[in-house]
Amino acid sequence: MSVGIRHDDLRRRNRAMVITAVRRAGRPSRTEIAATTGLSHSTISAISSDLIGEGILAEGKPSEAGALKRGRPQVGLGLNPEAAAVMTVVLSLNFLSVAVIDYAGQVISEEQRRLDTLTMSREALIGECVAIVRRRLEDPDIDVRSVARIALAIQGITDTEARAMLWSPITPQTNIAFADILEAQFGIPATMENDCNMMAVALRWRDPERYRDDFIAILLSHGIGMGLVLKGELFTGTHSSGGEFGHMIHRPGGALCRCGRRGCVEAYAGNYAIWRNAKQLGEDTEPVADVSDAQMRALAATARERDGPEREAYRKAGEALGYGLGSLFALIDPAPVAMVGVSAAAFDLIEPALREAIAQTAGGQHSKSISFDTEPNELPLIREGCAMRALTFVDQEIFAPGVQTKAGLAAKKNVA
Amino acid sequence: MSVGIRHDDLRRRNRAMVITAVRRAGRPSRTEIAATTGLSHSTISAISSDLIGEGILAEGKPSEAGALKRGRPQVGLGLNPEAAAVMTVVLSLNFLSVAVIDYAGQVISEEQRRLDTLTMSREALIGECVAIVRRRLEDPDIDVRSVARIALAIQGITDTEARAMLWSPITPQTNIAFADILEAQFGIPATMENDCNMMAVALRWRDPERYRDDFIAILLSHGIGMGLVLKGELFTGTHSSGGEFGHMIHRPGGALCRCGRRGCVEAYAGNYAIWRNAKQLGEDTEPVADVSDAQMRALAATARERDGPEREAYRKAGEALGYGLGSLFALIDPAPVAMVGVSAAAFDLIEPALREAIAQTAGGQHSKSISFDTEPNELPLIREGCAMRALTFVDQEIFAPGVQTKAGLAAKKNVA
DNA sequence: TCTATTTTTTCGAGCCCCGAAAAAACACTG
DNA sequence: CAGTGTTTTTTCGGGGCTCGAAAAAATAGA
Repeated sequence: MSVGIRHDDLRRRNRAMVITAVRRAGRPSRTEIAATTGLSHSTISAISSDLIGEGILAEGKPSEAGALKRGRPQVGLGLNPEAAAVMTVVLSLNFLSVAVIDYAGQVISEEQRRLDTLTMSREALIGECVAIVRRRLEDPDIDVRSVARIALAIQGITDTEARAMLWSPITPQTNIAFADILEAQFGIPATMENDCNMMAVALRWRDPERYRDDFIAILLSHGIGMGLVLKGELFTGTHSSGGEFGHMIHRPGGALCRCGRRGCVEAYAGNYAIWRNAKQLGEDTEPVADVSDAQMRALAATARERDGPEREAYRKAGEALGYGLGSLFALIDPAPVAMVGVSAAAFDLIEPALREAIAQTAGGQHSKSISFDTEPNELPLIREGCAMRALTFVDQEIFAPGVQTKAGLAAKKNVA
Repeated sequence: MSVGIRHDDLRRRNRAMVITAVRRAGRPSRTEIAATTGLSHSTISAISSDLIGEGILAEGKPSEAGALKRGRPQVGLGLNPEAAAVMTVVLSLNFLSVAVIDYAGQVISEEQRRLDTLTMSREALIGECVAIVRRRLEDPDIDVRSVARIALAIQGITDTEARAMLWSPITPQTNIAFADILEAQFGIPATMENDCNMMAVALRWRDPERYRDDFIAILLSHGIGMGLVLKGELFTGTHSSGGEFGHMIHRPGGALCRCGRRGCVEAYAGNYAIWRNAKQLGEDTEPVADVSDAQMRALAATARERDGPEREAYRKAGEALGYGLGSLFALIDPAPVAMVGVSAAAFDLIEPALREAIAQTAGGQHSKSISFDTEPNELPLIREGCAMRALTFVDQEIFAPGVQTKAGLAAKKNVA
């Protein structure tokens, strides 16, 4: 059963609340924080004075510096960029991308690298990741001790504890405990996240108006992935990252999927499936390993140009996505959708069939009110989400007495 | 954003924790409560002394009265049955069932009634519900003032706020705000719940070992319903009760469903669908309004006896359920399943095709480890869940200072 | 320079939880 | 049957936390 609340948890939680409020609002005054958190001015005053003393927050000008009002001017509180840093590692098909981000969210060092992930050995793959992290940590601009957390993201399935990649389409290797490996190597806490979940996290930071409590991020790429936020929480499976929207069954016994099974949504809507249908290769044809973005854009151009197998391929993709979303909506009710990835740029070709399909389902009752947004480039989104995930983890640690970051500890020593 | 924790919330939450611990454990001693809640003995002592003073808890013998040990004997704490009472109203096809339950969970008054829900007018339906509640409240055994909450359950879709029935297969009427209506009539807080969700709640109380944090309750009845518990929480949609497993799409454009759409899981696995297939009526045939339990049992008997359309009908049901579960598991990962309702008694006929189908899906990777349990009778389960739901609501109110029940207030006055 | 206004800090009061010690309630022992 | 050991429960003092009210601080406008 859930455990009782100890008295000291109180301060810890309220510190967290204040830090979160500052991260969200940018440079709020103490008064604003008091309003958003519902805590009293005295409490906010006490907590923020602690946090400033520990080097986590710093005073500055308020966000609306121009607004000259009567009375004592508000003092803006901001995150101290030097309080800590985090590192993001994004591993996607043939591509490895790493960045170091300061506590305020600015990139301070990055590196990207092409790899042949599909053919690499387990050791080589792990080795490359460790090496690139090491190189960034050795960057003279970086204070190694300030790096408080590493967040990895990978396309594929991760475990609920965010320790390991269980399965990924970008490599034949399975069950790599990346988080444990990096922690052992560098002594920095690490987590292993699912790429689509990070997309969802990023969308929420980018546009909290639209993507607030309930929304869906769907990756339309070589494979089909999903990040789901329900009731303000990232949705995950009971054992794994879950949310394998691409492997819901669209047609029992249908087209051959990259996962080896038949009839998955992805087997109609993934790049390889659109490609296969456009080239009229037959649904039993083994999926191709990769289709370049340029090839997909060319396919979409042809489909727009003339009515032929290309257009039909996109129509089938739309149908599969529509029925899949319909089934999903039967479970969770309709919610705003963000289509991300190269095929999101061809959403005009997908949408008609998608809407038609969704109208045939229980979730489609309000078909017209379901709104879609598109974002053709997934990588920046994944990186951004990863960074925010890592930073909010640090937020959770810094305020937790006894689990101080080094920066926090150092600052505390300075005060004492 | 989530609000800060006020100082007084602490006591409120910890009181809740103690009450919950007592409800779960039966007659735990203070020491046991301290262990399960993680709070200190002194805190438990203080809180339980308050709760006893307010008439919410009562001292008694410990549950294991026989265990004579050295030392001061434990004093068992139990819920005071007279602290409050709740009422459950379960509305199902042609049947209305009401019970009054004391704070310790014992039924103290009940009434059941046959109705013709499918043809009744809106006013008649509401009228019957109000009347039956009034009759129970006028029962001389019942102290009206002690009834602290009413929980209604209905087959169909309810809203997330648990105020109204939005749609139900048992009546052509839609959007009846039963909770508001009963509150207005009797001045007792009420909620409107989905029947399958209540089944899930009941299963958790019945067998917390098996049904703990993640599990699925599927109703195999005239329609197909689902109650889902994920990460220890009842899963609901963003706007409605959600979890409309029966209306996930099994075959796009397939068999005609009672909901008017095509290819839903229910259109293959609901009683009417099994009936339709067994009678070889064709998938476009309008679903029959009702099939009696006896008819379904006869159908199952025939299917067990000989290989014919009856057996094939169950096979098709199994297939639809299997692919549906496969898609569900792709989203949430596999979890224990309880099959409830009359067709659960025919699960032997359903299971082979179900397992075969599920093995074709992403969720079926661990097909053998997915375990099914069956419970042919849904009504007792729904009633029980409803009662527990209402009682835990009361638990949440009694401990919230300022929202005392009448019983709580009276007891407090006596003390003062 | 003074006043009105708004933000921020200070201070005492009131709660709450915890650990340690005391009290209570029994079984066992000789 | 009184004394001893054991376990549960209560009591008590200490340390923290949040809150409201009042004071202090910082500025625009008169």
